[in-house]
Amino acid sequence: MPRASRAQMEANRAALVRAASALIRERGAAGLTLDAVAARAGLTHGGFYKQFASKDALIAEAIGEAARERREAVAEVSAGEGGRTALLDWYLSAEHRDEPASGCVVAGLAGEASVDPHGTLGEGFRVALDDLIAARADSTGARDAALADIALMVGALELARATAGTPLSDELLAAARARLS
Amino acid sequence: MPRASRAQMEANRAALVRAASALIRERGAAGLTLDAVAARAGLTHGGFYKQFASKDALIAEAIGEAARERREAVAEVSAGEGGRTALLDWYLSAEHRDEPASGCVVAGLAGEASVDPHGTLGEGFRVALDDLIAARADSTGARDAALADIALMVGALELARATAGTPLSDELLAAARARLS
DNA sequence: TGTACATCAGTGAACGCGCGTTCACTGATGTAC
DNA sequence: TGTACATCAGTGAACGCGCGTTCACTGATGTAC
Repeated sequence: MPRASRAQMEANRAALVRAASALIRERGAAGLTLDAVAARAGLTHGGFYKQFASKDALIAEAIGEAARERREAVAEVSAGEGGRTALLDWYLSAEHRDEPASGCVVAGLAGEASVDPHGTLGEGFRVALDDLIAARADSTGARDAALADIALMVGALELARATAGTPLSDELLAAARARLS
Repeated sequence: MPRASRAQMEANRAALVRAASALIRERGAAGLTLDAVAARAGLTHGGFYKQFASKDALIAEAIGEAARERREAVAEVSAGEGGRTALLDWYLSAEHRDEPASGCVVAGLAGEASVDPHGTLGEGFRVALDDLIAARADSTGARDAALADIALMVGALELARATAGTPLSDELLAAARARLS
């Protein structure tokens, strides 16, 4: 498949970013391989450097893409009928726990960002976190409360994922929902 | 340095476990290299397999060791003069944020455990988490409240580490302390 | 308590595999006329 | 609107490095007498 058209090339690039965005939330940046990204986008890894300067550059874009998707998801959920607790119900749901690839990037990358706060990953993470905090603060008014809310949501989701398949996992989500509503 | 004495060998083994226990909390299991562990214990990596069956076996022991250290730290803090909030003050302190190597293993490994809940790491993590939850539930009485407390503590500490060096980091710790006291 | 010898913890080098990165090649795309 | 040709996105193989694992070797330890 030589020389894709310019339109095809742009589509391929976008597919690579979307694939990386999903995989990075599912497996982390350390667990991300270019081979897996390319395969998920229906390509081979050889042409990768025609599109990106490095794996790091892809990671930066992938985090941005994930943050964008999260923003849309939050907006969609908040605009729905669930009212005040709709965001919490989504964030602390079993579905969100079980599908990190399409879930919140802050929850997906918090662990890695805490180990390596500087560098590309940490930088992208902080932008996404600031954004999430702002969204919560907008809806609740008080910034301090928003900070504690986000910490609880992220912590509960992460621990629920770490205990997936055990009764404790559901208990954690329920306890966090109870605390926040 | 050929053929260490039996006592020396046991001391070396313990040193390897302690080194791994610190490094795993600081860099995660994925970031753990046998070379770094051996160097920290004052050894070379070549003799590693005389002591452990695999890197995985070391990880299992290292998590157990970290959980043991955490239990002692919690007991020490709780026995001090700080009273009811002593545990929170320690957990959500700048020192704890800045020294993951000697800190809570649950906070250190939550991210990795959430990506890979099965396998050695996830298993060891869950044991440590159960233990931390039990400790908190003992002191507060209600298990549901303890779950939410732990989720908030872990989430806040992790986010504070991810934002280390920015004002947001201290704000997160303060907001979590305020919420819990 | 000595002495001879087998054991084996630790060393340093080597092996193998995974993965990021590079490269020669292909042939459709895009452009100049 | 055709035609000739240069460009270059994607392919598949190869390179290099890091790191888990293995191995031949060393010489002090531990044991049998």
